[in-house]
Amino acid sequence: MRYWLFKSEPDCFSLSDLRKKKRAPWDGVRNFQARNYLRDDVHVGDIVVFYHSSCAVPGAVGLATVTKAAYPDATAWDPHSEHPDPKSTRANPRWFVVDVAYKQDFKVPVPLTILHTLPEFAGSPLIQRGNRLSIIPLTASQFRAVVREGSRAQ
DNA sequence: GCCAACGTTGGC
DNA sequence: GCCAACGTTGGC
Repeated sequence: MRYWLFKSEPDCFSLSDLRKKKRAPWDGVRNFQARNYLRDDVHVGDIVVFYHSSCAVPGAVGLATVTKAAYPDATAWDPHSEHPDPKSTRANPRWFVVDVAYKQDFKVPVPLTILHTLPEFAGSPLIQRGNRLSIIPLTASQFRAVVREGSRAQ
């Protein structure tokens, strides 16, 4: 069982959207390194830290679990989707999704500014300048640190 | 295989 | 909205 951090723009798909839907495919990933993680290393039962990017306070906001391993991303060959890719076909899919289920909101969000201060995250791509990776593996200690910060009294 | 141009990401 | 940094594309 592994831990992951998945980034999403809340204007596009937020943790509260997932809470309402209970379960959803994590689609639209169009980066090869993130795709490789999704396709090869994300397994049923893995735990996902849900991260909001490109918003007022970027940071980790809660947890989800992986409920289905990788299968082709149908939005890639749908010309009307948000992220069509003519190079991906049913016969030879280029992009993949996993299904995730809502688990919980943190008691308090953990802003990126706090993540920067946690010694556990030294060296994580998450806090690297210019980092664009949207699927990031977390160590157990990184996961524990985020949960600890998200469990603080307000 | 190189690398410039381009489009996108994401924090601020 | 700005802009630095990045990944991908495509010409050569």
